[in-house]
Amino acid sequence: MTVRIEDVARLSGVSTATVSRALRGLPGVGGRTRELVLQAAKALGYTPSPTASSLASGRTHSIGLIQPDMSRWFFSTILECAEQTFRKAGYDALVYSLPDYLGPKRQRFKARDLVGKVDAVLVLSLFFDKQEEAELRSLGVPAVFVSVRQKGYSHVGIDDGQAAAQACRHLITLGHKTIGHLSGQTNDLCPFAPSQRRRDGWKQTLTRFNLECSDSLDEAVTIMTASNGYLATKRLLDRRPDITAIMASSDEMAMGAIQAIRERGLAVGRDISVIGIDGHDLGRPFGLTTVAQPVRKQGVTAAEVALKAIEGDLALKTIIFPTTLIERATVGPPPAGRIR
Amino acid sequence: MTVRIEDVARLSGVSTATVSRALRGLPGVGGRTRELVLQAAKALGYTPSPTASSLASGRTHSIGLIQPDMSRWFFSTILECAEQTFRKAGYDALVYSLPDYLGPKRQRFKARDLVGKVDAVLVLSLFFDKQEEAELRSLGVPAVFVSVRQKGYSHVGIDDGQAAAQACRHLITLGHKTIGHLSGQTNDLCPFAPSQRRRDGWKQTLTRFNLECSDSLDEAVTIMTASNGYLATKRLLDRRPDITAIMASSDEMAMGAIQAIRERGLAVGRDISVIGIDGHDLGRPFGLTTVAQPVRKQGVTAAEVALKAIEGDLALKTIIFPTTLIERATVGPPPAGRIR
DNA sequence: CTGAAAGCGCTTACAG
DNA sequence: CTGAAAGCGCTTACAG
Repeated sequence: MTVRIEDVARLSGVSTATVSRALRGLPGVGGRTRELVLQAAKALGYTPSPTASSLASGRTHSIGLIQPDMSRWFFSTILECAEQTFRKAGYDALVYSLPDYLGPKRQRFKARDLVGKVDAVLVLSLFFDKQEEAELRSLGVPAVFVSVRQKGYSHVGIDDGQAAAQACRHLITLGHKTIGHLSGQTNDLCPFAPSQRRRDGWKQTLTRFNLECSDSLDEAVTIMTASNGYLATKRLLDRRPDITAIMASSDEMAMGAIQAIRERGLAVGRDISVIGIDGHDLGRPFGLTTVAQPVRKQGVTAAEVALKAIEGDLALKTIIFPTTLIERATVGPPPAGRIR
Repeated sequence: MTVRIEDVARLSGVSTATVSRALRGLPGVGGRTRELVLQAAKALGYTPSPTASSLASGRTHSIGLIQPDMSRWFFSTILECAEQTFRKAGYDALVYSLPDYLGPKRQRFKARDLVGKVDAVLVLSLFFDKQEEAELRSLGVPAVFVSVRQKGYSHVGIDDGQAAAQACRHLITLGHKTIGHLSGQTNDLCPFAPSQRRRDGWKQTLTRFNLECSDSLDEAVTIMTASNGYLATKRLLDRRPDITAIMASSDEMAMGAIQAIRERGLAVGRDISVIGIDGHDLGRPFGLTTVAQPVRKQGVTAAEVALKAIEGDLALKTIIFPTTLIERATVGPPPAGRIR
């Protein structure tokens, strides 16, 4: 019932080998022969069985996209762009989530689920420990890491420390002296996470400007969601009512901070300034000042690096994109009465 | 180099047929034999080749997830939940986007890209025309539609008309009489889209209460993003400065509306109320009043329906989830001076 | 430029 | 309960 390569071969009067070569545009097929085959295939509505072709060739034409949780904006945006890039190149995108809903602990990556199913892998925002890295290696396909650096692999991302510094400098330039920080919690599975680097950026910048950066100004959460940012901000404001600005490690946390500040009857951008990092799509309606990273570009680029690796270009690449300060309404000078 | 079923057979001293049966837990294998096989497989670290097993069995153990654009919150949340549900059942999720960035026109669905790759398909928020439906049918696998109803297929969603009515009634109860609407544009590919039904809900409810629902109160956009909501609201306010409330067809549009209203120096929830539909994660920090739909449940349920269909339960199901009014800060009574 | 044939690594009637 | 063997539908040296 379904048409096979043999049917095409019969109709065009050649062997299946020739059909295979002709259809894939391989060299060494006569012009006239190719024509014939193409016509026959079209007439029969032939589509090669991807699974048979995978078994025979050892290539799956699909890519694994591994990430913590694709429902969050940053991940889904990267995935979207990567998927489109892969599809244009004839590859399918197989998504694989390792959720961390409950906090820093997440499920371990098991290569077993992906072995023999993908030609390459993209890993987003996940640091792999020794064991997971061994699993990854056992897949035997190239991998590129996005957001998190992993030794021995290509990497696409931003300079998280710089991004944080950029955010802090903006606040400092406006006159802020007591700057709180909402950070992502360090966790054992991911000691070099972006959140960690962003915290370092905050600390180093405040230190450089001789400003306070004690632990009491830093409030850490497990995952960097708006609701965690909200709760963290309430704690932070209870502890340090003297802060005039908050630098959130992500835009979503910044949005939660805004909610908490407003609930106290304070005006965001006047009583307390808030700056985020990421460049979230919804930052604009929020009026959120932020340091934006080029998310879509990272998705496309990471996919391109993976594609090149599949084609044999295994050279390790590190591609760091610049970030951009976007000034909107949530940051202003500190309120006159509260400058020390 | 990679271990095959034959290696396991040899080590355990049985045939490959027995290994295959034992490993898959099929009946008709001796207890002791099964033991032996399991041990051998474990000792060798055997993982069956998914592509070989697919070719032989005709089942791929993966599901196609077709949607417009997975970077948007609603889609990515559904995908996330569906993927997790599928993975637990031993299925991979193959995502397939048909972007509509530029407006209502999108790429047509081509079955060719998916044929032989999936055991079932989930379609989100996409209406398939005759031609696409034929393509889908040619895939020869069960499909379930989420958000959009498609004749002849199982469907998981909400009652969009009711959701809109619920939102309108809330505004009317508070005393609003001139209620604008931000709607998603009807497009030829998708005449029965949720946005269309939501608009109908708005119209019918206002009519029932003898309130104005002329076209000048309705502002349609191509895709329902925050920035389109922002622009639409500006046009709406220019044309109808007398409105006291806006019902947006999606939360993202509502967020854009809030931005536009604030830019005019008006207070959201006092001068102009705004209500959305969806229950977006970021509605809370926005203080957005909305009619929420259970997004995660829909994702899980749709996946379960697909899984059952794969197992032979082809009965058509229609599962409609209730929506819930969530009162927050963007809706209040109309300003006293402006009630007619 | 083209074909015959082996091989990819499983699963599944069919026999016993 | 178990095995021999065909078959799934391609691709790829190898010969010519």
